[in-house]
Amino acid sequence: MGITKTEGFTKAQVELAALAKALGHPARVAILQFLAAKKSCICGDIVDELPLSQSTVSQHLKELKNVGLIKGDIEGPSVCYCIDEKAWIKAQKNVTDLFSKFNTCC
Amino acid sequence: MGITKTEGFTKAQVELAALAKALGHPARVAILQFLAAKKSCICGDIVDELPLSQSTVSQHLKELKNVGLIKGDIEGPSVCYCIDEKAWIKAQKNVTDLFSKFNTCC
DNA sequence: TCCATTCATCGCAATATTACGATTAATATA
DNA sequence: TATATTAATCGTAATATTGCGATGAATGGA
Repeated sequence: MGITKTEGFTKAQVELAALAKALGHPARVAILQFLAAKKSCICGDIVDELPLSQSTVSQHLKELKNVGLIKGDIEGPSVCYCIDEKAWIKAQKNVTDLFSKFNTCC
Repeated sequence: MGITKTEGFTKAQVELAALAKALGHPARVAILQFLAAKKSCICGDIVDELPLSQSTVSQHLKELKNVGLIKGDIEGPSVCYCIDEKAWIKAQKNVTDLFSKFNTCC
């Protein structure tokens, strides 16, 4: 059905999955790396960096914004996208937690 | 078009995105947490834990196997799924790297 | 004011994902 | 051998994602 069931999972599981899903595309990984490296904040510069059309990049930016990882501020004619530090730290913690809890098996 | 462009991105970006995509569903997060906690390795126990049908869970297990995070060993009639330690550590490193490189912006 | 620039959104097409029941294959057990 | 158990796979339906061109809205400059 293409629709993801969320009942029966914890809120933390659903949120972590949503975060991971947002990272689940090379373009969005590249965008975050670009912003984290602070090469530029300007949307147009991001578009120039990626092998995708402006409208497609805009959609990817929207997804990252929806999950809260970035925010966009209008700077005159252009838009400055930035990583949301609070969400970034939280995401880092959640992901780190997932990977740190590991006991060898079988 | 539903198809993800990979040309123009680095191999690392494509791989990290593939990993994140595999984590991008609550069921797969839950499966990994369950295995990491080593509550059990048996496929049937995972199915019992999740609010999804056996065939759906089997598909999620397959995706995690495809990305290399887990492996399945046949144990008589049942199958023992385990986290692949090597892939797990590598994934941890890649994710940690992404989140560690961050300079405050604007 | 008129125009260029910037970026979001719409509409579409192609493909992917999610979910489930039914079936199948393999193994154990009676 | 016949049967039950386990888990993968098939087939199908519904929905989501990806990508792009075209269009729109907003801003700044000539």
